[in-house]
Amino acid sequence: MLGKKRISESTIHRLSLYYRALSVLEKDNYDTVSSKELARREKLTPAQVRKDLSFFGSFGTRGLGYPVKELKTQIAGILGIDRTWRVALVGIGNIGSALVSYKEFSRQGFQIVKLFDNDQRKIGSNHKGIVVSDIRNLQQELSDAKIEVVIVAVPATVAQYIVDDIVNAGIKAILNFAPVNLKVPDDVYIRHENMSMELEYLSFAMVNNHAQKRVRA
Amino acid sequence: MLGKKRISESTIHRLSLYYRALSVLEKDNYDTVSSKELARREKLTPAQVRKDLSFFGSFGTRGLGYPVKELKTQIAGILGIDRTWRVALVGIGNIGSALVSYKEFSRQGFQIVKLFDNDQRKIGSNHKGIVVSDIRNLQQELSDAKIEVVIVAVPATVAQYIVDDIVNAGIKAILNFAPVNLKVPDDVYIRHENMSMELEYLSFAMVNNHAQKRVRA
DNA sequence: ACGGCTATGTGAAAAGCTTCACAAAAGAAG
DNA sequence: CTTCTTTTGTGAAGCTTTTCACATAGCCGT
Repeated sequence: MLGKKRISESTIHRLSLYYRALSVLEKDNYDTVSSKELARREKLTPAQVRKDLSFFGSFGTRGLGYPVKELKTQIAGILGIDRTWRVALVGIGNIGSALVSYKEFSRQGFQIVKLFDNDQRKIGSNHKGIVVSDIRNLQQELSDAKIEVVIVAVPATVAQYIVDDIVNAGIKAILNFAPVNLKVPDDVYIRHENMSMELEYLSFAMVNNHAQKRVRA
Repeated sequence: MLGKKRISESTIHRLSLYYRALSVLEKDNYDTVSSKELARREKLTPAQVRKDLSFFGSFGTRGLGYPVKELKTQIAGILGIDRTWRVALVGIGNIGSALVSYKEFSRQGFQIVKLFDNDQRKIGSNHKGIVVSDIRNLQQELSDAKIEVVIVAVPATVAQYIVDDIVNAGIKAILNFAPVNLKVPDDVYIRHENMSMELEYLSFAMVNNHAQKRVRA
């Protein structure tokens, strides 16, 4: 709580869950919520909730719980979603097109304001009010549009080239949907969204008969 | 390696990464690969790779490395993707439409063979050769079509109702894209795909100035 | 105003996961 | 056939994360 402390990735991911739960609680007019209730809603333990929050401060009141509205604001501040981020999306294929309209992003302050593709049939077309730019102008337009985050939704085979360009344009945060690992310099944050992974986990769980708790060699 | 052992979620997720890397290596005609090279390709440590694989057997040859083709086959068996799974998709909105055409799923054996929606304008329409069914027939059609896995891509507000129906139809594996936690019985596997989470992680990393290593209270 | 009750915040213990480090195995070279 | 080199497989150590458990704080009812 005081001084400096390393925060784990899991804790940050759980903050996203708390934020989501608090949004629902706020809409349902709850004033306060206990760690127990928050835990129940996101399938965690009360101790985990309290420990996570304690890394960032003392937001609760003993005997009462946490103030819903205020805690939500605090978490938004911690996650950096108490502001808007200017986002570009590269690759207007299946996934890319879906993401342009994905309301969850804008709801959290991630505003997609630029689109890029290399397909002449797509360049110039309009998606949700945004005209698709030619990927050849990527670097120039990213910097002109003051983009802070780029989402990559291109085929795996070209993803590394695109990412190199993005990095050269000075972008420091990338979300990659291509199913491939990508190299970026140490000062660039990159995160991967691998949609097959969870299906594979389900498959593993099913094959390793009912429980996923044990496995035979 | 011998007997029974709990396998962590992280290990299973890394198996997905190894499988992906091995697919590339196979295509590039590599016969063998070392833990060092596999680790380099997926940004892990060699020890991690060896330990993960050792939970399931001894697949390598000392001094040489792992046989690419055979290891890939072994991992496919462990993950249960050495077969096809019959998958249904509920909710043909932005995300749902994208997933119908998402090739990575079919490549891993997840065949989407049924589509459902509640919108009269979508029911009866054809997506990649599959006619969208009325969600009111969900239970009957899931069982008639021998579906094993259901992907949920409906609005958060109705996701729990849909999932209840799916569970009642006897389905034991669910992949949920709705940004909400869902209750299922203990014998049903459910996994969540939360696409905002990684963006929020990026945001956190950026706000907590360059390093994400330290945070002030 | 005070006692009871509830739920936080947090050190400490426990559990879980990753890295280390090395013996052992196997191909390669001469 | 023997030595050298390489890289696996794996206990043990080290580190991280989660859970426990309880003192403490603060609301609520009387």
